[in-house]
Amino acid sequence: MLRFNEGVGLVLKEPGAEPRAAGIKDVAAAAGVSLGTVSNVLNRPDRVSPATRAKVEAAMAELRFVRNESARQLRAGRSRVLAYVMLDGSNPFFTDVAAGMEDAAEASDLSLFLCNSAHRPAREAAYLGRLEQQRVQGILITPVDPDLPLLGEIARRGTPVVVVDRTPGDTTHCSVAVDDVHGGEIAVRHLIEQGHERIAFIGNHTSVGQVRERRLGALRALAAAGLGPDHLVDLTTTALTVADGRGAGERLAGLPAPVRPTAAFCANDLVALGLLQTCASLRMRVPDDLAIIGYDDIEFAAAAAVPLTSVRQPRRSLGRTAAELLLAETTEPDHEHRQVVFTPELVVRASTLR
Amino acid sequence: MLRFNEGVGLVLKEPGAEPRAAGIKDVAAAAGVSLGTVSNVLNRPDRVSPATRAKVEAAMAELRFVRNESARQLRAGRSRVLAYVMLDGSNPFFTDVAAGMEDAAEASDLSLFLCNSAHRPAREAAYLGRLEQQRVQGILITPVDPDLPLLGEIARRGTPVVVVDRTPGDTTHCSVAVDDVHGGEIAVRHLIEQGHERIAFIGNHTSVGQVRERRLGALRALAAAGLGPDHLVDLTTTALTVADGRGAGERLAGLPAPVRPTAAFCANDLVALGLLQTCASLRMRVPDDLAIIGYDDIEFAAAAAVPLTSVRQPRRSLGRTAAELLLAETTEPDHEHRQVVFTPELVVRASTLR
DNA sequence: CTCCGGGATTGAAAGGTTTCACAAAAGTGG
DNA sequence: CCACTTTTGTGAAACCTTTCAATCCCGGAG
Repeated sequence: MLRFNEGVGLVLKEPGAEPRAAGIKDVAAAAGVSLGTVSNVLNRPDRVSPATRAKVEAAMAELRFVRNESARQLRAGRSRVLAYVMLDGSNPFFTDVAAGMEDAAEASDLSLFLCNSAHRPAREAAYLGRLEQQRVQGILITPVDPDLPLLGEIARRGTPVVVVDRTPGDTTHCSVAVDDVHGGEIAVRHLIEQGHERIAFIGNHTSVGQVRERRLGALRALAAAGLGPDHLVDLTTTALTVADGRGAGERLAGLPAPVRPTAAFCANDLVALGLLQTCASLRMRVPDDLAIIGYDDIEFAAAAAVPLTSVRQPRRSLGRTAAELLLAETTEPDHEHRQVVFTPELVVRASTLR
Repeated sequence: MLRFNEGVGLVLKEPGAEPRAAGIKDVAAAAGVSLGTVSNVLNRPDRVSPATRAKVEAAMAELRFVRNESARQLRAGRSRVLAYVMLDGSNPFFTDVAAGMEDAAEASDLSLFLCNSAHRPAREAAYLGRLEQQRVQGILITPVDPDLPLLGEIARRGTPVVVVDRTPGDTTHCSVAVDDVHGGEIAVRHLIEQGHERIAFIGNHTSVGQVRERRLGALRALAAAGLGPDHLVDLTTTALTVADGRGAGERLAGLPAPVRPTAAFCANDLVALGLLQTCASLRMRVPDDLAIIGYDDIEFAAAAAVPLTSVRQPRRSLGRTAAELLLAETTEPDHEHRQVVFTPELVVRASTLR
């Protein structure tokens, strides 16, 4: 036994070019047991006597054995990894969502791989293709276009898909989202409570559904206070970047005093930060001359020169729940697709408190 | 032939529960060709006549064939994916680095999977283990501890490793990093040129190597201007967060006027933003009462109330180069490990210009 | 002493793809 | 119409692991 063991060890150590990585077979030979036994050590250690197990483990260490996941997966039919295809890897919102997913994945002893589509449909499609070929256990995605038919196809072919932070048109998948109407409502209600009656809405509500909903919530809050839709002053932007916020700020500052809003509800914290920047350079005081409220509560909202009031989405829970839905789908025998909607909350800071 | 073809098609379409995903074998049967031919269509389309190729492609579409990457990889020995184990997924610096890697990966038709160790050694080790088992083509990593011996082992076992934004002690891997001494030097030289002679250094240089180097560069710049090390006022922090910056700002404001620095060099943009926040709340004018310079030039540096002068690291190039080194290692027959060092550049904005 | 039960171990088959040596068909030139 | 080259297609082996029915061995019951 021992002789055999050492012999193989020597063979692998021979000076002539490293032959190839050791497999389960080499381990079996080195330990003087059968192939199946090694596999048992790996997968059902309790079925193996302590003595042999020790022998096998020693051989594995000696040969620097690394399990081959491809072969494993080929046999098992599915892998131990989840993937999140995120819309924008450089947006802290999505990385926080991903962190929540990681928590859930770790709890189930799975890996989470992150892919960044960077708003590009082609890259998104490429990643989806690869993930399906990898036979990942499931795909989490915040799609560029929420009605992507490809998602339905993938789900139909057997890879569960969960849509994150978007509400898909059809009900082929589970999804998690946040109630944007409610978010808009609490934001503007807060401004009204602070005594504001002319409120700017800054964002691209004509093109993005979620922004439209936030604006809808704003209108509802106004209505609830007996204020008509004319109390909402639209400053429409093309996107939701800091630069858009700066631009909107200049337009706002240019309005004549009687028309100029005393508060601004921004569709996004980035826009709010841009607005804040304009205020600083134009010597407008926040919140005295203009109260500002953002949306998302990104980390830098609290770090702004004037800490920003914002609407916080439960990002981490969003991610965790999405991953849990995905796991449920692979586990439950008769799975019903669920659409989970989270409720955002208001975080009040200096930018709206006078 | 045709009969056979149709027969198999029917079997797969039977109403009884979806049996299993179609494989290359099913496609072959459906198209009435051999297994090897289907494989040729997939891998060497030019070796196959247009007519048969069309037949096979039709069959693939019909059966919704999805290539099984595990099997492929098992045979091929290695996969078509790179992975980046990043230190902190919520730090924009690393996501930008990752974007650079994606560019390189895409150019070589590979996928990049992102893993987030979130500063946790255990999670880092778990990911590394999984990646090695997956036989990824190579691993890019910004390790929690740059001297991680595990990395050497992995490289020795055959998976190339490139260390990103850290200089590893040994030379078992390629690495890419940025010249922090130079970064500190240009930052402080700029402040001196603006007429400052008492400069605060804010950061945790006692514990983090990179910060130590930035401070060293600062001292060199002072020396070059004939100013002794006493012109650098250390305000040591525990970490490099916004809160640390706020705290340092309060300490700085508390200094008596003759000792108080007129400029601050922050080890980090986050710290600089925190400092800026304190200045805003204490009504200290930037840059008139205090000039501020940060480090990293994160997106929010330009978006701050007073746009922040900062030292920009070529993040995207850093990532791209790292990925290219990795690919070179898998390609070149006799690979020499290279240590690439990038040079940072100064981005001047309002926070230092009076 | 035999037989039985049960834990430990074995060996072969299966999983889907790629590769490669080989066979068949088609095309070329004499 | 033959010999020969080129193009196209074939089928078996290999990649590494897991699973499972079958075998082995041992102690205890009869």
